[in-house]
Amino acid sequence: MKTSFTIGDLAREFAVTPRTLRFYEDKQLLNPRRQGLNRLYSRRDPARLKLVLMGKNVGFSLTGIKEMLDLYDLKDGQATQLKVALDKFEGQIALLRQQKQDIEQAIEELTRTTRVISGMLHERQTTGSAQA
Amino acid sequence: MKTSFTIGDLAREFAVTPRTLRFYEDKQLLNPRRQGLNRLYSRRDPARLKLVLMGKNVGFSLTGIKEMLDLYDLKDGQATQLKVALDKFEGQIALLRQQKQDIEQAIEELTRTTRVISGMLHERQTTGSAQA
DNA sequence: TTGCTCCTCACGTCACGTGAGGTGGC
DNA sequence: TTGCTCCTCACGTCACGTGAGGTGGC
Repeated sequence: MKTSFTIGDLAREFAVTPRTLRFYEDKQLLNPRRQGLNRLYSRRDPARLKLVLMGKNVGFSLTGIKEMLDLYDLKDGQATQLKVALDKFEGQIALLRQQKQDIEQAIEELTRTTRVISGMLHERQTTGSAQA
Repeated sequence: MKTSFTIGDLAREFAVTPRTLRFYEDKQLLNPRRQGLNRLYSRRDPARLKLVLMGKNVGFSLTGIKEMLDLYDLKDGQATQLKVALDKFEGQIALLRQQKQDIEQAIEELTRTTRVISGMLHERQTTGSAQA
């Protein structure tokens, strides 16, 4: 069982680029040990990375993710931190619902427009007016 | 009837900042005349701006919007350009549908998670274990 | 003189991508 | 020697936001 990973290992496993892992380190989301200049990731790091990527998937910013991870590192399973997280999650749900509505509107508008354009194209064909 | 607008006029009317209008000019989406240093927008500009903002609302990049506007400026109502636009719109619809699915998944995950957290909080209350 | 609107740089934001130039060990 | 992986700058991208410092006309 592996207990230590290179940046390449980790990148491949999570389908991200090494640059991404270096960037997350710069943002203090990860912080691997060093072996000379090279980074050495331990068992904790994939776990953290997984949380980061899950957070991104549900639309959190890296800053927001860091805040939550720091809360979890601080004290584990405390009621206050659970409430903070709950609030953040509910806020994010509201935000995503709004985004979903915006997208639905955009789809409707685009669909209407494509219908209009198709109509114009067909009219041209049948009337056969300008044929440059 | 107004035939000429300052940057402030136009910004207010479309609820954007002057900076946005200057930025669009830099990107060649608008190009107002000058009166000394000051910009002077004519009747055509609000029309263009409206198209730009509509494009943004349906998720196009400024570059994509510019391409389409340039097509419309080139020759008006040509069948080829209508087909190009139609393709872009349909592509954008597909893209938006994907984004919508992603958001729906994110909402589901977050909802599941909030349920779990709520559960944890209630358990704590009823068992009344750690009360620091 | 004060206040408003306008102007031009030019750096900052967010999440990385993308070279440039160089190193270590098989 | 070639090839692979690793490294550190540091600039580029996208759509503006945000000062800094200055101007013109009521």
